[in-house]
Amino acid sequence: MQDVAEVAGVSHQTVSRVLNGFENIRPETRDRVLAAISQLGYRRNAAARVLATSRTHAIGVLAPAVSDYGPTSAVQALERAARIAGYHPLVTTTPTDRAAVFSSLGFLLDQGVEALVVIAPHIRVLDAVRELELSLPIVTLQSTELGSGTGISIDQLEGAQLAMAHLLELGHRRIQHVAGPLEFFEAAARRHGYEATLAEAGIAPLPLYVGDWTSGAGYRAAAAISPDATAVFCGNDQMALGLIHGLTDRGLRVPEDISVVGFDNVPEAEHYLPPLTTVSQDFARIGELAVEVLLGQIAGGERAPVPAIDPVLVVRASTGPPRA
Amino acid sequence: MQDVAEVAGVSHQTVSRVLNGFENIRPETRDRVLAAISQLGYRRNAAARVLATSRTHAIGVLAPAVSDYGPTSAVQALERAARIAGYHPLVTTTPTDRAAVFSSLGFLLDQGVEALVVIAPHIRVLDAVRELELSLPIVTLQSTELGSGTGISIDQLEGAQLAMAHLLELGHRRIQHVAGPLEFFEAAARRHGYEATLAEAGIAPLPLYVGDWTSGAGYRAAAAISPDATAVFCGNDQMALGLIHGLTDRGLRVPEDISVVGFDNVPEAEHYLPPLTTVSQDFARIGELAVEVLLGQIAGGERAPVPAIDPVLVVRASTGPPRA
DNA sequence: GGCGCGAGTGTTAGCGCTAACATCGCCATT
DNA sequence: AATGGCGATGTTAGCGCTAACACTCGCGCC
Repeated sequence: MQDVAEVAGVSHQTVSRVLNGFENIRPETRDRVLAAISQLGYRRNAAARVLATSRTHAIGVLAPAVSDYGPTSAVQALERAARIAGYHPLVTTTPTDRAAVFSSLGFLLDQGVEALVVIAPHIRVLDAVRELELSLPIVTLQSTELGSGTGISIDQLEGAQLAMAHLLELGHRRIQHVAGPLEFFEAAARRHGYEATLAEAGIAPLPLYVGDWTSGAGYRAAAAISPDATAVFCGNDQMALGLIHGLTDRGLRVPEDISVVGFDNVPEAEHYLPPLTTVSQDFARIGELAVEVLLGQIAGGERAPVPAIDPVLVVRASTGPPRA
Repeated sequence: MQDVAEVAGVSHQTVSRVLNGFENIRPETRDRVLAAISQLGYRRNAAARVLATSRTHAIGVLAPAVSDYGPTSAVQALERAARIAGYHPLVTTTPTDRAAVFSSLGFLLDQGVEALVVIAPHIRVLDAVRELELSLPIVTLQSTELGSGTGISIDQLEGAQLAMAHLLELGHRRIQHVAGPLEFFEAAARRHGYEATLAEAGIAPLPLYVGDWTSGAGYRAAAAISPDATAVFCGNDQMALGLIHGLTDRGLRVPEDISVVGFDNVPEAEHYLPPLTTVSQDFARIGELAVEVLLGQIAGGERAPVPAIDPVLVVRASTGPPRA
């Protein structure tokens, strides 16, 4: 910066002012500085700025170590929103174990992030974060907790109820559920929605199958589907896909013999065979909301609880009336 | 740090030494320092370290703004590998236009990244990067260029040839290709492989359909499949999925009436209906290789060209002998 | 017993930037 | 013509750390 100042014949402080868009700089001076900068190919040192201002403008993001559509989309939307607001995300992906979460969080804290987004679909991750009692603005994503106003997420209960209501409306009464691992908030909430909706309709649930979110688990679940079930509500689209495959291998037709509903509405769901009826979640929106909330908190605003976002049911061809 | 030093009754430099794992520190002193650190909940300021050492230990990653399985997996593997080596990735996602690439790159450079990973499947991204003539260690991913030794990628030509050889071996002669956008290196290379293999077998190619990688494009492509084609080689799995859907809607059975091959081997491909024959790419490997190469360069080593990684054909149920 | 040596620690000087204050003209005002 | 004010710029100090060098012991050696 000193070099630039000399070339432009000004003080380094003036260079700093130009770079920071201060007013009260003679246009002519500004031009000379700008010219010197581009002539020298100067880039200002971010570390020194951070040190001098004690502002990093960094938002830490703790993301699960998966390449699933949901978290990935949310992180990308978040990045875009943060950048527009003059912040940049520092993303670390982490397994769910406590030590890994601590280490990732430690890294982010060392880097001086001003706020934290924790994508914590898994209970262990949330517990680990809670244990740390961090004192910076923090928002948790996808960790729906029944009755807790904290965090930002899509209303999983509502989504499950949407799916179940659709099946009930079609006339299904014997509906089975293929859940994700129940340590995942979303899996637990969807299961709860499944049971609550059935209970309300006065119907007993069929045995639960707990998978691991993968299509392979869905495939294996097919063997566990009870012979008199006429519909299956799956915890996500991947498992629904695998389930349909497994059911097909068993000689069952979807939806003629058995209906299947998924959850997430991944981009491919539209072209599964049959095209999948599923619950659509606006992942990008939660990423944007996270940034909004955090910036509000950084600016010192009060933290108002964010209402859960409503999912939308997308009816396609994998559901139909039950066989007679 | 000064506070810690006082509590421990040493100089701040000794604290620094403990933190940096220096030898020649009396165990007793070290313990006192460590105790003071945890008592005060002290975290060292990364920006100050960077400023003092002029080492950021950051690796910039320029990734495409998509949530596809390939780039996502590569980035995750890269992150893991970098972190193990004591580096951390700074990921920016960017659209393919020149201005956006410049701005993302500018950000990374400002942050003082010591090396750059550019995931540049798109020709415009690579061009923009080249234009900048950066002088730091840099590696490009997924930008296969015929005959160029630079960059790390999976051998797309080989993959396409694998797929085509499989179809030819089954007895197919009228094979069509559904390509991705041809500004993508991978799309171009796969197309080239398609044509080269046919040429070698003395067979004329059928009209090309160029899609946009999405399953929707695959679905639309179905309408453009020539009536006498007995097999289709798709540029990726998503398009293959859509294509199968479209063909099914046209009353064609896969593979009885027409065989379909995909590319990528996404985790769900195994459970598509029918399970998809496809070319498997080890995305994680290229992420790891990128880190390996860059660390070598940072350490001052010579840059040896990295041979392309061989993909593997996975034969499933979407391909079979042509109808008589 | 003085000397050299090295282990263990302290002191000092920046890294490159910004904040705060200081300065210098020049204009409008009285 | 002296004065206040403000726009435009310069000067100084310090953000929190590490590198380089300085120092102080205690030990083994001749």
